[in-house]
Amino acid sequence: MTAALASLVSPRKLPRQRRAEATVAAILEAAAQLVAQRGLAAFNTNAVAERAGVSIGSLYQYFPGKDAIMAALIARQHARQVQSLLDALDTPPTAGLEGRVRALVRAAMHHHHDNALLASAIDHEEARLPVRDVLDQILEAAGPQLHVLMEELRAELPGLDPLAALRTLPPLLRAVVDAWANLVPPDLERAEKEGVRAVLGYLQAAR
Amino acid sequence: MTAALASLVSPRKLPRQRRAEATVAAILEAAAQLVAQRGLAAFNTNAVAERAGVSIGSLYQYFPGKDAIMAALIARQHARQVQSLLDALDTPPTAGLEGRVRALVRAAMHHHHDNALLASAIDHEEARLPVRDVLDQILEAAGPQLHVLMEELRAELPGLDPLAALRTLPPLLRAVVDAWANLVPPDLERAEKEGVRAVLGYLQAAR
DNA sequence: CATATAATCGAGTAATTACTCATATTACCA
DNA sequence: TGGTAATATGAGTAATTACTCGATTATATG
Repeated sequence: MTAALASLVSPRKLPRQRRAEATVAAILEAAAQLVAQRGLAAFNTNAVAERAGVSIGSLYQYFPGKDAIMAALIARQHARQVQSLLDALDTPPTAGLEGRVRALVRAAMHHHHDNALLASAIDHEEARLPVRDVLDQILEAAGPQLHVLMEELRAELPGLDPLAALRTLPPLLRAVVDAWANLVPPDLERAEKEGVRAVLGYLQAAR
Repeated sequence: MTAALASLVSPRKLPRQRRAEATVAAILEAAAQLVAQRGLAAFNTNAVAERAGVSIGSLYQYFPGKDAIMAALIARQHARQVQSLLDALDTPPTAGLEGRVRALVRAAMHHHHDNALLASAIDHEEARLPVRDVLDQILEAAGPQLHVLMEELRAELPGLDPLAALRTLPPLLRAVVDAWANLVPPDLERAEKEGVRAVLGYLQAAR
């Protein structure tokens, strides 16, 4: 069962030459762009291959099926999201907690415009595909880096569980930014204000 | 353009007899179940008609296309979500703010199990379909009821904008519950704890 | 009861889509 | 340089899907 699921999702063949790696990368990038720009419904293997500038046959050399492309895309985006969160928090300590949180929220808003559709698609597909182990690994890998960061903030944030925060904050922040930035017209000022309120409120919540 | 979009989404014909209303309701319920149980990919018009126990022809009597079904579903779920939020907050005042928030989080978790896939699908489709006006109407309609509620809490929550909270909190809460309840195995205790922390933190955030 | 209107039915169609496979091209190495 | 393994190609296919339309059945009304 697990093996059957894994075979849906694990690569069919590993790229052994440079151009093969480029092909795989192009496929993932094309998939990301399609979903981000035109939604899940536009995500089909023929369109991905065409946008990647690669034949449909090459696509199936490296991915056993459509779901495997989505699974790889999910892993890629999660790793990027966690990293950008850590980067944003890694501002000069002089900025203080609120300054850091504001940087975090701004980073989320910056990403939002290009990636809102992609992020929501990933949310949906995660529930269906056997990718949770991979995502947990990504989360745990960020543990040490996060811990150093949290040391600096420990005084201001007693009783905060850093790993729990790392699981809670990215979806939380994305949801809030989404709620305000997806309006027509988008209310970006409000999005920032509400994002800061939500994140700071969570971090500083009295126990 | 707006008219073209509206025609994708507004009903083709209004039901004038009881059985026609039942047909429309069955179609929406079937669509909701399909998405909730098997994801967006399983949402196709033939499957919806079959599960609704209705012919494909009848489906197209009332909906001009697949997107119109999704749009109607989005409106239905939003109205329900806002109402359940208001209901959950409408606990005896003796419960205090934290008690009310806990009731709110529990309600969200209860809904989560059946509706996580549906909710994330709606998130994604909202961005593509012209439904924002309808959703804003739903939000505004809840204004008065919410205001009464907020009167009672005003002392505890100075400087909170109730309408902003109504836009921010549902997605925020859903995201946090999602993040913890979608694990295998789900960590429901943690989901509740994190949900309460996030909502209470947002509400009580120092300005 | 008769007639009109509303509702339902479902086989059929044109278009789309996931995926295969036989063939051709490119890179590597003895 | 020749051989071979890796990579790329894309026309083709079986399956799925959104939607139409002509015919049938149910309901309301006078």
